[in-house]
Amino acid sequence: MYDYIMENDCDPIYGKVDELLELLTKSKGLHILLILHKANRELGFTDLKRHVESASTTVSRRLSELEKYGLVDRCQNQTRPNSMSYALTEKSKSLAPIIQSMYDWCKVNQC
Amino acid sequence: MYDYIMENDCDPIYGKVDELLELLTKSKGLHILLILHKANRELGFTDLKRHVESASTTVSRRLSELEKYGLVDRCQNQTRPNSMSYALTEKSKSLAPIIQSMYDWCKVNQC
DNA sequence: CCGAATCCTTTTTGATACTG
DNA sequence: CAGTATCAAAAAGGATTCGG
Repeated sequence: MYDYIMENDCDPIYGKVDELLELLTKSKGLHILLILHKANRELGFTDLKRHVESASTTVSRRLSELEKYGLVDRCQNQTRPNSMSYALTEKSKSLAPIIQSMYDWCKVNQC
Repeated sequence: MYDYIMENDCDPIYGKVDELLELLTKSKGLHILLILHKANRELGFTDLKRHVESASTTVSRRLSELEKYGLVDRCQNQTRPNSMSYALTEKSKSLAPIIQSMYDWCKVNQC
């Protein structure tokens, strides 16, 4: 087993990991992904906003960032013109179960 | 299956989950837990500081918070008097694999 | 060396107002 | 309604300092 803990320098992968974590860990970042995962379908802005209970500014910003990192797809809402829908990407679909297990852990441990 | 997404009110568990996530997602929060997990033994302040590459102020604050939430144990260092060691608690031991999988996901997806 | 207190800078958030 | 711009407040981070 690679006992990297004994190394003096930091595992270089951490830089990139931290970069993503900085995004995911901003307010409602993980939450938005989890909501989309559980919904298992596209959701509109207002739906998301209601579920995460945050200011529209925050939801808007977070969605932009998530989209930029390829974790959320923004697509035309089929039913409502002039509005968008948001969904997980292939990339974030594989992350969602991990987030889910984190929430589950929180539940069980009653934090 | 409980389709909570259709509910108007927010799942009440989210308040508590978010509270924990706010802690875990502060700078180096997850990182510290992962380092302790991989080390699989107590680590001193300086060891931790070096591995997460952050200011002592930040490491100190994070450790205090993690301890307060029962995610880190602070105990007397056996070899060096006047200094502490830090280790995972039973509680955080069960969380560590989840954090690990998040890091692994980041690695694979090259974020 | 270990780690916390102070103090200052940067980042993030959210209320409000605004546009299509 | 669906977002975005602006701006003020709050939160978080880090350099320095200081005491064991």
